Amino acid sequence: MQQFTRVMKALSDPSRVKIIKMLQHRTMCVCELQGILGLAQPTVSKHLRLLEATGLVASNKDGLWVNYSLADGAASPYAAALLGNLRHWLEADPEIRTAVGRLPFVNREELCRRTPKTMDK
Amino acid sequence: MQQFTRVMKALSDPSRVKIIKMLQHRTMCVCELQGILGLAQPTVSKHLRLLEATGLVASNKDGLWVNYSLADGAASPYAAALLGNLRHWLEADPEIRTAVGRLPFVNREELCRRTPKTMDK
DNA sequence: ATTGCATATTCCTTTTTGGCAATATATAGG
DNA sequence: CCTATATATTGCCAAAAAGGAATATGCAAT
Repeated sequence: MQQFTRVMKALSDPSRVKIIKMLQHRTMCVCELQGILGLAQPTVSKHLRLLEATGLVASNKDGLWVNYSLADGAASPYAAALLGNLRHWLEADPEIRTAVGRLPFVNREELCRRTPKTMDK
Repeated sequence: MQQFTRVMKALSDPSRVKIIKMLQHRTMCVCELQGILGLAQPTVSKHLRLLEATGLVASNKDGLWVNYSLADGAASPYAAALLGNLRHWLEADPEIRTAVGRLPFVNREELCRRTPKTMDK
């Protein structure tokens, strides 16, 4: 029961749904998600932790970066089913389209400097 | 988007999931649900209002009673899909089995007297 | 009309959740 | 070892949600 309700709760937040829909297109790191969602970094991290705990996304470290991707669904049948549905659901949603539309113009090297060297001290 | 997240949120509460699973077996009134769930009557009413608002259940008045049943899914494709999944999901869940198991022994005439005439004043 | 009863609504309290600032952790490069 | 940086964790606040007591509503029968 809790395995099911946790998946439902994870998908009841718009930001988390946006994350899922973006990860359908490609693997992303925290700072890229942060840039598109317009949320603070700890907030994004927390969302990702929840999504990972419910078996919806998976993470894999690569040096300083952590790459998040969609889970394979082995951890939870409910997560697997919903990930399947979400592959076609919300494709036409305005918020989703906006977020996904920004995807091609975002890369970690540009986004992740919060205090760029180009800033005058 | 909100149509989707509302359905997810509705199904993220164990009591509401139990209601859905019981309604798969038969139409029920508020007091029957109250008896099995062990919740206060206003709480059950509130859950039902939420479930109805998301297109998961439907109600129909019959004199003093209000009969709640599963929605046909016309109101929301997400509700329809999840109702379909829930037809087989959680069948083996202990909490669900307990609730559904009590179904045959519950009827509105017995349950709905909060101050039965048989009680000594 | 009045009473009785099933359900809905209105508060109110407690718990949960989303958000961020500040800080901690971990890794890469000097 | 020291610095820089991407992410995680902690602590806190405001908003939302679950729960129930009290009350209102609506229907039925006398």
